[in-house]
Amino acid sequence: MFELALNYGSEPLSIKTISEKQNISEYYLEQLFGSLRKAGLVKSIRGAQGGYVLSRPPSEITVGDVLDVLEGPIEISECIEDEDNCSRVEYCATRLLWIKIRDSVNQVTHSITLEDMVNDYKSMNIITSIKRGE
Amino acid sequence: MFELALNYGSEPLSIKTISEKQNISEYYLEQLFGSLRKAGLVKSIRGAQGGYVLSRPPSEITVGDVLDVLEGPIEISECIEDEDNCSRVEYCATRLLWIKIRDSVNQVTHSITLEDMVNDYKSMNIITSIKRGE
DNA sequence: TGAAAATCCTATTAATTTACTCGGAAATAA
DNA sequence: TTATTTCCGAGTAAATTAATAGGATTTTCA
Repeated sequence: MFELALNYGSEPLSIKTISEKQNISEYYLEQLFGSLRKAGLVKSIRGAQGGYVLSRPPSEITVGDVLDVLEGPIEISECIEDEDNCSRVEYCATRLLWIKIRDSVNQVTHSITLEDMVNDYKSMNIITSIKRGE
Repeated sequence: MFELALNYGSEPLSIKTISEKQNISEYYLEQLFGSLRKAGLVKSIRGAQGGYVLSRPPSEITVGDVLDVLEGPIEISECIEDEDNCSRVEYCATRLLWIKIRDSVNQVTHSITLEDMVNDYKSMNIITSIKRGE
């Protein structure tokens, strides 16, 4: 998704290209992009010169959106989602803890967009160039 | 650890007792307490009427201390710890993301103490009593 | 002193998850 | 029409997690 964001506005990127740039297996990427497409985060263009593009601008896709699709929403503990399971009061102090951790992660992932990542990446490159004395 | 905190200042709690209160297998608890003891978070008293006690007050043990021992420190991605692995600049934007997530979780877990959990638990019980009209 | 109650220690196992592989069908551009 | 590419579903290997098991050691207490 980072590669698609970097490339946003240009031609579609094929799985083969992304696989090479990010060093992730083609077969595996295929699976991931299947899910991302069904979730509406990317659009696919089939056939030669096809590939994938983001279906929204990078500024409107958060890391959390992507993780929710690829890894599922965070499940720190069953008792958070499945409240009826939690019949035993002793657990409840723990439950509050899991909720705080989950919310904290969601807060981070859903506030960082692909655009942020691209910007971080670009400014990082500039700093690296300066350090090398360029 | 929550049970030990609830019981802090009184007699040692045996694995059998904790197993019953928290509905966790005795065998499994044994393993966990082995690690906790080696890490210095609990003291053991062997023999009849023995068991475990916290080696510091609940206010001085954070949830993060416990999780670091039982689950190991958070490893969101290898490239955070093992910086030399990360030779490819393309990864770096992602790396910053993993660091932010990790730090966020650590911030939560290392700021909540066992005492906090006990207090939450106790005030929760009071509220529950009130709701029941007691 | 001996039996019961505990921890201590190491090895094994079953279920689940994760990353990955594979083969072939369908769509499209050149 | 052929090469390129997505689409789809099934299968696999390694790692992790929670749990199990058995026996040795330590300590209390009657």
